[in-house]
Formats: sequence, C-alpha cells, structure tokens
Amino acid sequence: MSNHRVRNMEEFAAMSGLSRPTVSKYFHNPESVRPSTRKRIEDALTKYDYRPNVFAMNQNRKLTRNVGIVVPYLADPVFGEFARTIELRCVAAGYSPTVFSAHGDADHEVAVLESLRALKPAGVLMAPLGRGSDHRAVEKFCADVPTVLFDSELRDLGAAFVGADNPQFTRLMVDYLCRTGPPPCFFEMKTPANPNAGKRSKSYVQTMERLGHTPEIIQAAGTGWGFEEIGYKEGLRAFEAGAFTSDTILCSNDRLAIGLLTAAYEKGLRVGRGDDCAIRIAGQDDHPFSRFTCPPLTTIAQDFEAISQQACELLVAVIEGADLPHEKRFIEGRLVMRESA
Amino acid sequence: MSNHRVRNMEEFAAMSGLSRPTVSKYFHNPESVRPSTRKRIEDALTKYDYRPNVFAMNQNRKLTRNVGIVVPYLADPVFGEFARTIELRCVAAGYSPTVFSAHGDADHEVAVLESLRALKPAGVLMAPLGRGSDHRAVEKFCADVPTVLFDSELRDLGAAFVGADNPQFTRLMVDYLCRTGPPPCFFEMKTPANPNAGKRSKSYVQTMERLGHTPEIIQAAGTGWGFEEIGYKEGLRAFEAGAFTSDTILCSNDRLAIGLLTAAYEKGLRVGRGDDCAIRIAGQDDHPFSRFTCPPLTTIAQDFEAISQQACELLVAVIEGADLPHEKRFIEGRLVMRESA
DNA sequence: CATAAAATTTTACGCACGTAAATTTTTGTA
DNA sequence: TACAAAAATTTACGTGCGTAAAATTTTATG
Repeated sequence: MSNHRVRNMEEFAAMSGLSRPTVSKYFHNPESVRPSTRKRIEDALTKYDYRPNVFAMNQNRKLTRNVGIVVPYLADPVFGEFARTIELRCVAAGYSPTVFSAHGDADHEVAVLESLRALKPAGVLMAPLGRGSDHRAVEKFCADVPTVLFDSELRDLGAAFVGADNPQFTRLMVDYLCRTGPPPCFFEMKTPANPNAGKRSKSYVQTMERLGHTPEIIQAAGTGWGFEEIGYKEGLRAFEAGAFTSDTILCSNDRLAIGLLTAAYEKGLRVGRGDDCAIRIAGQDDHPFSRFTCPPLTTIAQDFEAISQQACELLVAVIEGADLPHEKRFIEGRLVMRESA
Repeated sequence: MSNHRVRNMEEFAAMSGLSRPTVSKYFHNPESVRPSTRKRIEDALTKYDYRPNVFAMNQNRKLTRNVGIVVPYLADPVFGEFARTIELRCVAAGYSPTVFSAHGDADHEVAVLESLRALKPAGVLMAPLGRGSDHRAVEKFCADVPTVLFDSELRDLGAAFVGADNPQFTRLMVDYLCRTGPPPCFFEMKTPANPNAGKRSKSYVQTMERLGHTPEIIQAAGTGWGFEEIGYKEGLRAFEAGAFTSDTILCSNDRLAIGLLTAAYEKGLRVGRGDDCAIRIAGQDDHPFSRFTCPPLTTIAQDFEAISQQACELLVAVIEGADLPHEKRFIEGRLVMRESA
C-alpha cells in the first residue's frame, strides 16, 4: 500500500495510467472494460485504497443503485427479520439498501418516503403500515419510484405485491385444529392496523362454514402496535367474562397469541393439547419468540426467505425495465406444530 | 403550488429573488439569514416544492449532518429499541441518521463501517458486537470518525461510552433475590458475545460474597446470537443433570432467561415466588417480551431513553468540537418485579 | 446625519464525478 | 495486408451545491 493518498478518481486514473472516464466505467461495471484495462485498475486498487465518492457518483447519475427498505415497525421482530433477509438479498443483487422504519406512525411513514425520494432510489421495497397509511402519499410515491410492496397490500399500489397467503394460513390452521379437537373460536383486534387481519378473519369464517361449524369471533379493543399488551388485557377480560365460546382459540397473529398465553397463565388455565390442559391456543406468523413461549406456540410459519427472495426478484425486474402488469404473489405458510395446540 | 418545476437551487433562488448562496445558507441554518429574507424563501417554498439535492449538498461539504447508528443485531428487540430511540433523538438534534446492522457477524460489522465511511458521517453511534468485533478496524474507524459507543464497551475505543451500569444491575437483583428467598446461582453463556456478561458475572460473585453466600455459576455452551435457544437447550440439560445449585436462578440476560423459562415449563417446574412454585428465575435487561413470558419475568430494566439521550448528547458535543477526555457513563437500571422471582 | 462596525448578501471558484460525442484502438473479414 | 465495423478510450462539457472572499446593506454610535 503506497503512502501517497489518492484524493479522487482523476488521481487514481493517473496512477493506473488511464483516463478518469475509463475508471468511472470500470466502477460502474468492471466487465465493461477490456481485461487488460481491468487488470491495471485492479492492480492499482491494491496499491492505493481509493473509493469513489458516493455523493459525487449519485449526484449526476440518472439512476442510482440505491434501494430503500421500508417497514412499519422495526422493533417488531417479524419486520426485523424481513429487513434482515431483504437487505442481504439486495446486497447480493448488487444494490445498496437502506432500512427505514415508520415507527408505527403514518406521518412518519410519509416522512420516510420523502427522505427516500432524496436518495433517488432505483427502487423501494415497502411493507406499509396498512390501514393507517396515507394512501395518497404512497400512491404518489409509487408513481415516481419503482416500488414493490410486501407483507401488507395497499389496494393495487406499487408495481407488485408479495406477501403471505393469508387465507391459506388460516385454512391450514383451522383444518388442523378441527381435525385434532374442538373447532376454534377466533381472537382478533377490532380495528387491526393491518389488512392481513381481515383476510384471516374472512378465511376463518369460510373454513369453519365449509367444515360445518359455526364461526365465533371475539374482538379485542385497542389500537397501536402493542399487540401483546392488547392480547393480554383483552384476553384477560374475555376469560373473566367467559367470552371465548370454545376451548380452542385461534389468534389472528402470534403477537396477540403471546399476550393471550400470558393471560391464560395468569388465570391458571393450562394451555396445550394434553388431557390435563384446559384450552388450546394457536397463532399465525411464527414470530421468532413463539418457539419460546410457555407452552411453545403452534402457528403457521411465514416463509420469510421466499417472500424476501421474490420481492427482490420482482423489484430488480421492474428496475431493469420489465413492463410487468401489476402482479400479486401469495406465499404459502407451513404448519408448525408445537405444544400450545 | 405553481406548476413550474424548480430544478435546482439556482432556479429556486431566482424565484425567491435572491442569490443561490443565500438560499444555500438558509438550508444550512434557517436562522442564519435575515427574517425578511427567510420569509421570502419560505413563501417561495410553499409555491414551489423544491428540495436541495442531498448528494450535491454532501459532496462538497467538509462535515455532513449524517449520523450512523450501528447495532450488532437488529432483529434483537433490545437493539431494535435502541435503534428506534436513538434515531428519533438524532432527528430531533437536526441530524440525518441511518441505521445499520452487523447481522451478528464481525465481517459484516467491518463492512458496515466501510460503507459508513463513504457517507462522510459527522459522527457515529455504535453498539459493537463485542468480543467478536475486529478491534483494529473499529479503532481505525474511531480515529477517523467521531464515534460514541453504547451498550457494549470496547476497551477505551471511541470518544465516549454510554451503557448500562452492569455491576449495579446484578447487585440490585442479587440483593433483591437474597432478601426474598434463597440466594441465586448464576446462569450465563460460557463464551458470551458481549463483554457486559463478564461484568455481570463478576458483580454476581462480589455481591454474593459480600452477603456471605457462596457464588455458584452455571455456564451454557454455544455461540452466536440465538440466546433463547442456548438458554433453552442448556437449561434443559442443567435441569436434567441437577446442575443448578439453587432454586433461584439469575440469568445473565433476559434472552437466556426466556429460553430457561421454556425449559422449566417443559420440565414441569413451576416458576415464581409463590409457595407452590419450584424455582425462581430472574433476568437482566427488560427485554420487550419479558413482560409477556409465563410467568412474566422479574428483571432489571435498561433505561433506553437515558442511554439514547446521553449517547446522542455526547456525540453532538464531540461533533461540535468539544475536546472531552474519553468518558464513560454508566446508567443505572431499575428493578422490575414480576411474577417469576 | 455622518460614519464605523456588524451583519448580510453576492461574486467567483471549486468539488468529484456522470455521460454524450469524438477519437483511437482492436477485431473481423477478404 | 487492407479496411470497415466494433469496441474501448478520451475529450469536453455538465451536474448541483459548498464556501472563502468581496461587495453591499443594515445597525450602532456619536
């Protein structure tokens, strides 16, 4: 490593005996220059650790290789996991991802989109807040920037959507629960933040009717992103009021189920499928923590890898100019049998 | 809103009847221009929604207002919470934060620092991986960029450190446990990723000796960031082998405790402080889920707000040129009594 | 009201790189 | 070996803004 510091691409090009634009071309795509030229540049790179100035690069570029990843709430491990897997895939695809969180707030979500615009992103992968989202702002954003939505649909916004096959999730679980015990009642939030909840609820009703059972839905009051708290408090109330019409309770999602398990524990209700158990509780999503609840939670696993992979794949296609019709991909979930149901 | 699109600061300045540098000054600090000038700019802003080009702004600036936030593992809710609170504070302080995760991997951590360099950050708030970190790379980074470490110390690296007062955490809990029942044994990882673990272990020994008890440490094998899994598997083994020397088990951190609770449940050991309970389990950190374990976990709460606030405060001071000696701030934790101990 | 000092604004230049068009070099073909 | 086509490289200009220094305006003082 030479001690002479290379300040800019001009100097670096001089050290490698080339003109700056040739070097610029190399950094844009190393295979776009002659092998002999490439070798000269890469030899120089080992001697002088020069790196192009990111700001200067992007300033005058029509299309950057920046990609935005937007999630509604990063402190929710489900979205932490999405962010992680998607980020790795974007890097693998040669893009520079940046992760943003809406912090559970619609205004913040709009602000994130605004600051994202400033990055001139080649594309964006976004899991919207859902019901709370400012549809107009998102729509406007999608019109300007190639955007693939994931996890939660927002009408037909964005170039494509990839998410869980929610009806299949619930169908799978209801089938399983009915096969192995009393038909479940359904525990959900009255005003869910996320449209997936509605699909699950609907699928619950349909599946129950198909199987010849009467669907029974218990709705929990409360808003916001503290799902466990809501599941706990409202679950406690429901237990006390005898509101659960079945000894088997299917929750709209794992986080609600985690709260409900705490409520059941407090009430001394043994949860599980054994003869000594009072009730069964199941969730949906396979939250990273569900493996460690007491008892471990039976649930439907999101296929994080598949969703991330297909979302990235679609985004890259759209960025590269594929003029796809608006497409929606629904990824099936997998039944994860644990002790709670 | 006029339909005439303003392309750059030059045009925008013309529309507001000023020169571009004056407008530039305004965007750098709105109070640095005369009130009458400011009004003209802000009036123009309502008519033409112009925004300065971020890349052009930062390219030629000695010091940007970018701030990097680096955490070892974003899918860990503790770090999700740190990232969230710190991000909000940075924004409030007028900086543009970007969140990065090392994904639990040292090479990735180095890569993050490298890409951070490219952003010419004014400063960085970093929670290092800990033991696994490439000390040299971090040291080199800290020499170039004002960096405040948080959560986990790395020798005396960085301009300052803010984190939990680990000895106080453990002291508080050991005191409490001894006061209310049998003295605890200590459950920790044999090769913890994080140096905080060592401090807690040491404090456990000291406090036990101070109180006239014999410290007993049980170490769990396993590496990586799947703490719950390690707590569960090794906890199960320890229960079966009768390795726990006390009916009260203090865990090095909540995630380990969460796994241990699952193991105890599986073994049919009732956890809690009641007469009908077999063992007591306590954690440290107040993980967001600890509130919803079965039973809810007694723990020591990290003061996320205080740590975030002080870390940001110190970073801003360093950025603004304060030539502080290397300072370490240890934030006290608060005993959170729940049902597990 | 004159004048110096302070605050504000403008002039003038630089930054580090992208990129279309022009030039040079290489490759393919007879 | 000649020569056109293709590929690679260079020339020349553009991008949007930062910032030091100069010019102007405003404020303070007598």
